[in-house]
Amino acid sequence: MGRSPSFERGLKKGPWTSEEDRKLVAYVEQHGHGSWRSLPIKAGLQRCGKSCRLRWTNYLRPDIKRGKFSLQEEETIIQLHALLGNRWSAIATHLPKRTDNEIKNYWNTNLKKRLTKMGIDPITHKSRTATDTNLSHMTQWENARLEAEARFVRGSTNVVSHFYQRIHCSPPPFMTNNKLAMSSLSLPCLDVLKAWPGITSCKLSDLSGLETPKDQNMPPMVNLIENVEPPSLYKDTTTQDWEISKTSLFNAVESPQDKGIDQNVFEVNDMIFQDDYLTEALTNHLVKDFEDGKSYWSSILDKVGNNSSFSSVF
DNA sequence: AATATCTGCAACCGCCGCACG
DNA sequence: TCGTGCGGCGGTTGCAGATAT
Repeated sequence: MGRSPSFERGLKKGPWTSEEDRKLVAYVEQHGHGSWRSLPIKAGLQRCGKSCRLRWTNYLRPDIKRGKFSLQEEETIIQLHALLGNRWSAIATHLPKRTDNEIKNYWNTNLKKRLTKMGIDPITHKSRTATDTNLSHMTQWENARLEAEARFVRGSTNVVSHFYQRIHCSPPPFMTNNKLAMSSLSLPCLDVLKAWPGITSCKLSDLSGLETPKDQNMPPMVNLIENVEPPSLYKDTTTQDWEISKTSLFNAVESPQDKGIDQNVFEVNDMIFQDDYLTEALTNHLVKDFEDGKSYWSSILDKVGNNSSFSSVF
């Protein structure tokens, strides 16, 4: 037999009175909340523990900031929502003194409508005006990046294969290789991906003269799988960041077949943690033309090699 | 001024994962 | 391994105040 619903036990529901608030605050300040289930009786409240916890965490807690959201907070919410979806508690951890409930309400009553008015789908964060069902490679890349980021944040340990299968409806080629499959199961947080913002910030316009394998906006992918010899990744003992060397990168590019990588496939696996949250993604994409890809990467490195965020990696 | 509609948000509900016996 | 209790989370509701007609 289950627990009795609160109304069957004579517990009060609905808006809290100032007297109830005072009792709850006084009790928690003196004793801490302890077990929420037993708190109402000890505090002299005719409420269920769950109601007390909610009232405290969303309203009475002293470290809560109330009032209008700043522009910066709005931007943060939108960016994090694109990254994390409706994971309000996760989003709230990046907005000091704001509760998940408050952020959720603000999203539902303000930001969602505003994005819709701007022609942006509040769920996918994509423009509704993009009528072309064959999205540009750039959009595909960005979507893939966001999806992978979100999935990684959710704690998936097998991001590569899951994501790849969603895109291509088949396992990634390297997953057929036992050694590589094993290594991909425990991908670290790779710092490799600094390369991508380096490119995007400088620079898609600067790269306009480059020839790409398939599309001007689609950088080819490079396989940066752990355990490839020579090691393409190492951990900086000072910063504890994962790094990749330029030499290793080109070794992987020059002779992928020696490393168990399908010659016709470039992959990029990039992730970076910054300011406590994932700002870059693990991304996989198939690029058929290996030779074009190699020359393209060379061109990119020449162009953006001095860019700070890019050169810090290579 | 009266009524209808909209908006914001506190609070509730149901579900889930984890800990524990 | 299973059942139970608890805390936490996201979706939804309902009410009060604001605004429109």
